[in-house]
Amino acid sequence: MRQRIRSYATSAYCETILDAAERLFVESGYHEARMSDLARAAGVSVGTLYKYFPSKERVFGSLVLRGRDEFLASMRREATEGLPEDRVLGVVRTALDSVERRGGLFALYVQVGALTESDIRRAGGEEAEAGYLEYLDLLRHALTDAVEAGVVRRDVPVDLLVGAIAGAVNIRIFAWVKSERKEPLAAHAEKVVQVFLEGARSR
Amino acid sequence: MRQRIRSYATSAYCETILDAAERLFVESGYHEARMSDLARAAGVSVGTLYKYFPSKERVFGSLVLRGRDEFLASMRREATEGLPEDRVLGVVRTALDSVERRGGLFALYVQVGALTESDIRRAGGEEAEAGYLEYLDLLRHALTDAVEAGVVRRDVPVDLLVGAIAGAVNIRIFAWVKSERKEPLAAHAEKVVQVFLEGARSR
Amino acid sequence: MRQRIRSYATSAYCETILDAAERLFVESGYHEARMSDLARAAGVSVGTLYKYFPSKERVFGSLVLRGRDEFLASMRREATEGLPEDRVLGVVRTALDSVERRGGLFALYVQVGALTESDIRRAGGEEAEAGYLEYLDLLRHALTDAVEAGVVRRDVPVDLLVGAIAGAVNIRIFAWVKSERKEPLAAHAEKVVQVFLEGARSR
Amino acid sequence: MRQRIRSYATSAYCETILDAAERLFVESGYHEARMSDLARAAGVSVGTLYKYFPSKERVFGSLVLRGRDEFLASMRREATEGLPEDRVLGVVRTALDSVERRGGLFALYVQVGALTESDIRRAGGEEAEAGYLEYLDLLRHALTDAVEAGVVRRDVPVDLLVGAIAGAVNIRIFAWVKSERKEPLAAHAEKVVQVFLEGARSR
DNA sequence: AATGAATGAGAGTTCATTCAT
DNA sequence: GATGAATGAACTCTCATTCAT
Repeated sequence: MRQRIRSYATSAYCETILDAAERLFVESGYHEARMSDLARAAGVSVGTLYKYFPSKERVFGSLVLRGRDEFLASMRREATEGLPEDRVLGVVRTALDSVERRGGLFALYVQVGALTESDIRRAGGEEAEAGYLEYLDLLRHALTDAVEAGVVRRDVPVDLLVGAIAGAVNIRIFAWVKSERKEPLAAHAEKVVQVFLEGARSR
Repeated sequence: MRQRIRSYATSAYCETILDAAERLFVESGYHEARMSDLARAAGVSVGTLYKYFPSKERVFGSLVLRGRDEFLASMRREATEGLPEDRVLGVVRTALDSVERRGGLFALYVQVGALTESDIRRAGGEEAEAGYLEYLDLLRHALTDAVEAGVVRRDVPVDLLVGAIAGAVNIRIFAWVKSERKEPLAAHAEKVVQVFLEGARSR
Repeated sequence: MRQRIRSYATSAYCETILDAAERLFVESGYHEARMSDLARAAGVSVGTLYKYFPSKERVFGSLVLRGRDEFLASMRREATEGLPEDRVLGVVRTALDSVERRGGLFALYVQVGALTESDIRRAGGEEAEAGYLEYLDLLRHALTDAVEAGVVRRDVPVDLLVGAIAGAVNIRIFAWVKSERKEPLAAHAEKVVQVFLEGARSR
Repeated sequence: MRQRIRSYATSAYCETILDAAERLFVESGYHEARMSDLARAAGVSVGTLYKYFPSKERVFGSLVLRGRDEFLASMRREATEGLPEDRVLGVVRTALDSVERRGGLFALYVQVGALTESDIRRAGGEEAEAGYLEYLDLLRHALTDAVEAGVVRRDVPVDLLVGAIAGAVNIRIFAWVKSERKEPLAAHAEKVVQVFLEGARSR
């Protein structure tokens, strides 16, 4: 019972800190954000920060990990259930939906993906990259299934298709992040997939 | 300010420093790279660095600016010449080609685009963003022309199409950066545009 | 203050804490040892530590005081009882014996004696120094008595003699501490005093 | 020539810093002294400190090393030249003389010898200890030679004699350090050695 | 009375920037 | 004009101390 309260409190602190870190890192960036800022933002002391996370890097790493796990969990369901044709839409919708709900985490996510800064990569990069790659993999599976079901063209390498749809999704997210996350995001899923499937050419 | 940029450009020192900075920032990232590292990489003293650039931020900003200008110059030609249908392909091919030739600058570019770190944004973010927006604008123009010429569908907002093609291009570049810039990049232009125009659906 | 020391002494907690502190400080040194380490070593909580001692410094001070009092109590007897000639040997033997029994306290003792660190001096230095000076004083008395009894030479200032014997004792203790307190120590008393009295010159 | 100026300046800075560190560490102790204090005491900036020494520990280590080398160099001469009987006096006189001239370094020296604090030991402890052991070794050699020359008694283990004389010397130094290094020190050499050789017993 | 999580001042260290040479 | 040693503000992280439970 004691332990449960303890572990509950521990995880509550962790979540509070990570929530604040997510806001702060997205807002100011990893380097700009100081540990004292994070402490203030989380409503705790610097010492408490270090009670729950051994370093600034590890705060970042945990943040990325937490997001990745949530993100992938919902994605996996969509990528493996339902009709092949619907799966692509499912993954896209879920991706946009997750991003919209998790606020700016995806910005960090992409940040890490794009970055070369070795200290951040050490902290969360590999995790994030692994997550990103798994996401692409889920898309690839969904598309492969669709190819095999005969609803997606065979004459183009699947990876090119993966790139096309993932890229379109990315750009939506970028635009949404740029708009300060005010517009709806997940609502774009259908149209994005439609254009992807039908192409831009007039008919 | 313009004049200062010009006078920078005329200086061989400036170019040398920016060349070194491009390599270094791409390799180690903005924060990881120290001014003394940059001095050594450029073969000059720290003092000389500060003779030509007032701060680290401004080195970065100038770098982005230089890249942007080169990038947009070649893009503008493609977006306004030739048959409407070919222009999209022209822009995409030029984008991929520029990126391939400028090596990792695009990595920095995207870094800044994706980043929210206020100090870097101050340094080069606005310029880079402006450049990115102009690039999207060029794409939008090319697509609008194609719509008007009747070769691209009317029933979808142009911005969605812009997103689709820009996203597909981005993803190619990401993949190329991840592969450590060893694979050919510009060669993908045709297929990317083809999938964009024809769609993924089998027929 | 005296009263407080008394009340400290009556508390079993105090003794437990001081015992742990003695081990810990000797092992790791004053600065290296953390209050949380001390709490764990003593089997109490940090809060309890602060219930009995107002600060880390005062733990150290009390430690030194406790050792000093025990040390001097046995010494005083030897310095004032028995034949004058034997008293020097008595003091030396008691000193070595106390040190051997109290384990590493003397290491701390000397640490404080030798140290100039103002915070530690504040904590225990003056007490320890007073104790050390009283010890030298007891030696001086014993030697003065021996001079008056005609068994020790008159032609050398007593302080020089005090230094000679105290120094020889110190070195033995140092050597013993260096050997990790494994060799017998008190057993050296006779020989030390013999060389002191007879001198090194061959005859 | 450039290089010589450079190396001269470098060593001048080093010396200045070490001089200040010696004063400061002796005065306030290793832990109490802050790097910013040291910078101020040396008349340089904190950054400069770190240009010449990679860490606080290494400042301390270098300090100990510098003192040890000076100390031993003069000692070695005395221990190997002249008549056997005079060598002991030579070593003692040189030891006291070095200490008197080097100010409080010996206090640090002994501090390290007596201390158990692992971080300081790491920094300078082994060097200091090695130096101290070599000093004792020089004494042992001088005494062994004297024994063989027949001027010092055979019936007592040499180590006991080494301890007796080294202890007497130590105590003199302690007393001198306690007196804030105001009294003459080297002047005691003859009497210390005389008592050591002749013993305390009246005759 | 006892606990130990929370606190926050203060430590060592780094590095963008300056300026005497 | 070019240099790079010197600067010191600002960072991350530690740990003696406090106080709600």
